[in-house]
Amino acid sequence: MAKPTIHQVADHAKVSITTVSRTINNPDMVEPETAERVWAAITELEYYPNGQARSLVSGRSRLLGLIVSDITNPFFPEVIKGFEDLATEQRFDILIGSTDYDPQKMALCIRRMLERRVDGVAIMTSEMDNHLIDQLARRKVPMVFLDVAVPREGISNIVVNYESGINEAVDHLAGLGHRRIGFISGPQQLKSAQIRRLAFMRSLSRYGIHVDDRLVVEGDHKVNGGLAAITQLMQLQERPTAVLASNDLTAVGAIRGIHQAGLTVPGDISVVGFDDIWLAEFTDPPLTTVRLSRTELGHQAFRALVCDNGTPHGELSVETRLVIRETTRAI
Amino acid sequence: MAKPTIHQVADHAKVSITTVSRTINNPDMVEPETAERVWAAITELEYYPNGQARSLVSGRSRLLGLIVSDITNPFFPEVIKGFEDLATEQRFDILIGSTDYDPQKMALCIRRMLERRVDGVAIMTSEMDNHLIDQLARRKVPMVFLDVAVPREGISNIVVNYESGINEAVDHLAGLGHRRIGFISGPQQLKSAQIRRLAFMRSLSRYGIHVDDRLVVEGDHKVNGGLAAITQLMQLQERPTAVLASNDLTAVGAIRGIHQAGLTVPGDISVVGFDDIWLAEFTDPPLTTVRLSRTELGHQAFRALVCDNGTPHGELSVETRLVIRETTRAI
DNA sequence: CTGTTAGCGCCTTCAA
DNA sequence: TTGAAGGCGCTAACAG
Repeated sequence: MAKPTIHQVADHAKVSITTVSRTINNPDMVEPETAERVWAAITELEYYPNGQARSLVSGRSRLLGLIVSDITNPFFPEVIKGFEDLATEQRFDILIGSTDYDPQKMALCIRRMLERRVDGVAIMTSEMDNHLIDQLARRKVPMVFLDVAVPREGISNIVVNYESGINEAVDHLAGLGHRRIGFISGPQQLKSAQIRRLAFMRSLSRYGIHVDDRLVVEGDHKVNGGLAAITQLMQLQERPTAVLASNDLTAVGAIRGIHQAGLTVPGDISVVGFDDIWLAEFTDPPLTTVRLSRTELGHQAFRALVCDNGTPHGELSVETRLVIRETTRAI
Repeated sequence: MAKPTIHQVADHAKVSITTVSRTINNPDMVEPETAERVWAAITELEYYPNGQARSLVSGRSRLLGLIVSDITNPFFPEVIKGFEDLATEQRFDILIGSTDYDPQKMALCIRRMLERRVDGVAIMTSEMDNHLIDQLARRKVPMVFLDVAVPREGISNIVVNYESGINEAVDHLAGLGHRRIGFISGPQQLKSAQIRRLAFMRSLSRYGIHVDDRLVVEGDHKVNGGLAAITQLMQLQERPTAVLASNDLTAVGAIRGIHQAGLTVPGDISVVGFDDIWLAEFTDPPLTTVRLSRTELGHQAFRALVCDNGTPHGELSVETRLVIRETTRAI
């Protein structure tokens, strides 16, 4: 039998299809003996209920969309894993979609989610098509965003507490005697990059450290941007003694730039990254960085979509904290 | 209208549902004027056909399963991306599943794929439940594996040509004067690790270099295993002047171990990795390694599942080649 | 406790 | 060119 349906099972067990359905979904509504016969038939025929048919009648697909910009960005795999772990635990399947930072691909992604009738979508990217988002909202498809600008009706949001970790970092650096602390930001069109930069500025003034504009330069959240930025920073007549980067890739670029200039980390300049991607542990020297748990992020995204208590969680948060390794040292 | 069905569209356009279906699927069977009215209704109501219903009647889900062991393993994201790129291009959606190297999770994964009625599954992991694999085969679900032991009827296989790249590496090393070349293998219960080790041995003898058993030690495809292995290798009275690692993580561990021993790379020992994961470019010094294109791997996996010409491709291959960076030097 | 009936939303004959 | 009717596989009333 290629693909047995509920009918073959019913015939085989000499019951009606309803009884088969019931022994699967409402076991207590069927007599044990009958159930046994049905199960025997199910295993005998290797029957698997057709999910499509089930969803069609139930109106729920048990499918969750997860949209990221680029899965090869080391930030995302752990997010996905965290999301997936909870999802499969609750018998949800996941539809992934990559936007490649392209609004058009984003639109296609959402259209696919719409056609598949997903029970929720986690959107971890910023290229969003407002019109399509509206359509999801109108269909009451639960959505969750990451650090979205303006939370709306029916849209959950995960806010990352960047400041807690950045404060720790500045605290750490200040404690080591650093006063001229530079910052290499991410591309400022990115909302999250803006937030990180802001958090840094605030943290600095919180410590009464003067914020020198020349010490804040823009990178691109990639290695080369970090390298270019640190080079610029090192050309200052009063160069910083420590640098905080908006993400780990930037920090890697910075370290590389410092080495290329014949200086050492942390001997001449201390460096602190952000994110604590897997790579951070393996730079040379191992990178001191602010950890943002992507697994936790994935978990929260799932929780926002599938509310255990029945009511949707509007706003969830994820903490950050400093992980001290070996790229920071007293001045 | 929360979720308009084909019926509302039909009413709105004052035609039958059949006509709506046709203007979407067989445009030439419907008069242009009518079609226009229908399209107007579709956009007006923001109608998206229900994929579940469609699959139910067509018998094809346009869903492809992709099973990996651990998405946070830097090997996989690019594979997924390559697979996804081609898939979305042809309007397929992807269901991901992680096994976490756990046969039981693998079984659950496959069960989910079965229930979703996927049109094909790419299985990029080795924990496989033969019984469930059989069920997939019996249902004629196209499958593709990576370096599987015994290809069977209806199962495609992607063979990676490890030897081409490893030959290049040994060639390169031999050209630099190295004769005592060590190898740090992966865990030998892994099929692919065995193949890599074998390819190395063969390559060596191909160059007439004597294979000293003590120069081949087993790692675990992770950083710590590489570190432990290189430590063991360095304790030999005649230590190797160059080491080839079964994957890049292992190479990273090796470099670290060499540094910890107060030696330098490539000054004292040359190191060659395998895979060319993203990280390889950012080690210190940048890692010379054998590149295995994961994107290509993903592409091939897709092609094996969805055959353009109508007949399934039974066996596809992916090449490897040496990428020379800075961890190798003349003796 | 079990079976019969009526859809879920769509595509596909078959007639008109 | 269009429409009516049947069915994809399953669940959920409603009867017995």
